Amino acid sequence: MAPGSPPTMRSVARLAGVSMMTVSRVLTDPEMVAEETRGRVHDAIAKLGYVPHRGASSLRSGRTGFIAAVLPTLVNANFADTAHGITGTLRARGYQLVVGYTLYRLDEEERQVHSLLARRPEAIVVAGTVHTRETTRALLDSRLPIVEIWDLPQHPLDRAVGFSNHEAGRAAARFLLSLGHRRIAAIGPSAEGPARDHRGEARVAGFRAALEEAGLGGDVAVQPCPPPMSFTEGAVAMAELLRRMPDIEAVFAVSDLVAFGAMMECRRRGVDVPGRVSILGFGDFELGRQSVPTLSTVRIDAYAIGERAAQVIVEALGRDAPQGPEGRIVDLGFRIEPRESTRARAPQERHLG
Amino acid sequence: MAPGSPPTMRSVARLAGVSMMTVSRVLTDPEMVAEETRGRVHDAIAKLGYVPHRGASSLRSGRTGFIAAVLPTLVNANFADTAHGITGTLRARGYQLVVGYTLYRLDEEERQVHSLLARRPEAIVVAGTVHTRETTRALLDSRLPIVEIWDLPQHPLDRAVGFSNHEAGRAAARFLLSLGHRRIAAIGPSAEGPARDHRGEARVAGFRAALEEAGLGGDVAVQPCPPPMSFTEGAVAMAELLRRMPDIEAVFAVSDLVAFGAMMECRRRGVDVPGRVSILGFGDFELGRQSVPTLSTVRIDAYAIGERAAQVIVEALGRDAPQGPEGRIVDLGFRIEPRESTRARAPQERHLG
DNA sequence: CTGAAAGCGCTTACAG
DNA sequence: CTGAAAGCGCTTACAG
Repeated sequence: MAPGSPPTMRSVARLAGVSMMTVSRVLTDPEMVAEETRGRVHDAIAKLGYVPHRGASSLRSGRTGFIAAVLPTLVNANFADTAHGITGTLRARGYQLVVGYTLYRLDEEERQVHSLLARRPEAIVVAGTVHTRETTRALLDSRLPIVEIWDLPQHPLDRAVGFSNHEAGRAAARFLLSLGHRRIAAIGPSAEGPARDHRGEARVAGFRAALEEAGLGGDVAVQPCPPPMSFTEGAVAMAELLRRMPDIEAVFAVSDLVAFGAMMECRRRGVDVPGRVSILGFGDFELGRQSVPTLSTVRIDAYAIGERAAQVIVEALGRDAPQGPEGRIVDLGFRIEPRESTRARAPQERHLG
Repeated sequence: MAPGSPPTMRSVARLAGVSMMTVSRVLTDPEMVAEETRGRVHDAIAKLGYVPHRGASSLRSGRTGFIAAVLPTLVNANFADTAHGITGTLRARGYQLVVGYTLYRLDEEERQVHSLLARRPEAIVVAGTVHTRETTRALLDSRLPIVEIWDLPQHPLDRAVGFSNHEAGRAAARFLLSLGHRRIAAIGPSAEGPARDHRGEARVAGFRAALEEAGLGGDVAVQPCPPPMSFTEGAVAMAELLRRMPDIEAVFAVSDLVAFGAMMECRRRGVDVPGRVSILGFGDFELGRQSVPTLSTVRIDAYAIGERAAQVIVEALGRDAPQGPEGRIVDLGFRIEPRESTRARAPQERHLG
């Protein structure tokens, strides 16, 4: 093995006594090469410890084998699940995922999209449907298959895989209303500052809309916290909510992590869940299935979003890509999963309204 | 903009009326180009929506700007934190992280290392110190800076950043012993099957060693579960432990997630924590700081591991790389963090031994 | 079944 | 301050 630079295809060819083309064929289409020749090439590869230079082959072939993904963070089991879902499907087909984190910032998303695009991915997956004008332009100019995930845009840039956050929020509100609750609040992302969770905001907006439809607009309190929201933010927001609305009956939290934090705050204060307050989370994190009480939630399948996005990419990269608007949006839906943290109010407790 | 293929540096040069070299300089060393010329080039870039082709530039310059990381999974806040720690430091220096997941399998690690190496990263970070012979060979043959993280090998392949899992396990045992517990068990990874958590196994081994030093070897029960371990595995293991050792006094769980699952199982069974059983976790996940009761844990700093690994890489890629064995191993240590889930046994409860 | 030539899109190493 | 030539390590497109 050369002491300096790593072995090249040329060095393998030389050692095996064949041309570079033959080495190349052994690597990409072995059947095409005589068995005896193939053996010599394999021996040379092993002897030199040759690792093909994917960047060089990409340059000539025009196929990098990269799929780019732009996600807010991976320190969130939901997005990590989605990333695994993408990888699981793509790995078998020889693609590699390059991920960029935005930390919930659109300006950072723009930067990530730019540096990801410079790697010439064959498709790009991006969380959310809200982007800067420049991000949108860059994405569109790339002429790559684009899959927006985790929400359902009216007009996708290209394709989309997800569910309606707005509808999920509405469903959450209707569920709590159906339990007889009237003093209801939400814990959601603040709509200010550089870090924004637009999908969480959509859920809260849908939640608010449903309560207003029910004539309860005035009673909706939304406790905002800056993304990324987790346990601590949920606990802090719940404390504030209990102060502002001592008679609060139900809370919808923008994620199960936030809901869990809120639930723990209740326990610390001796507020019984679901006896006094019902808490509904979102996302169906494993945590909520194991906690005591178990957490009622809006179930979505984060892994499936990734898996489906990957399938959409494979399809788009194939010849039979759908051209019309149909089939370009995949709605994976959501489902209310009632568990122990929510409970119907007893009839005598119910309000007149 | 060309309808077919994306704009190239050549097309930018043509439009700006300069040579490709000038365009290249505007991109990499703008100071070198006359302001007026630079302006024309920037206009052409904007007009065409030109995105430099990083793969092509890498091929010629020999610098890909990739750093590879091989981690078990990202669906674990600890490893996701480490990934963020690496990115945080590297992003500013223009590096991009390419991650491969092993799903706790050494054969998958081998595959990932191979396909990652084909991307010609400038350095490689790999979780753990146990690798297949072939992985070790490929890593060493690459002559790249290698940083093994999340443990401290006796003889690192190159460099290492982490802490001693074995010592952490011993410290866990000594802590529970110091509280007066004698009927002690551990919940750890099973050492069979294709998926293995070698770092978790090391913690359990250290735990067992400390108990044996204390003459309590006979009392150690280890409840194994296949990785990745989380809430459910912890709950199942705790149920089994309570069946096997009804008089159990303390449990060390290989991670906070497992510990939380165990704690919830205790609550479901009316077993008071820490009243009847003390539970000690590992990893200092945010969950443990918010749960009720809060979870005593062995605190390690996952983000710092990533951050430090990135610094080590930057240093190794620089000229002043340390050559001797000194400075090649960074021990970030750990610390027992007693919280509410562990409690000392009252004197009258204590065993004679 | 195998190979010689050309070129993917940039940057290096010169030269002026 | 700017440019012409060569080449990074492969694969395409031929040819035999």
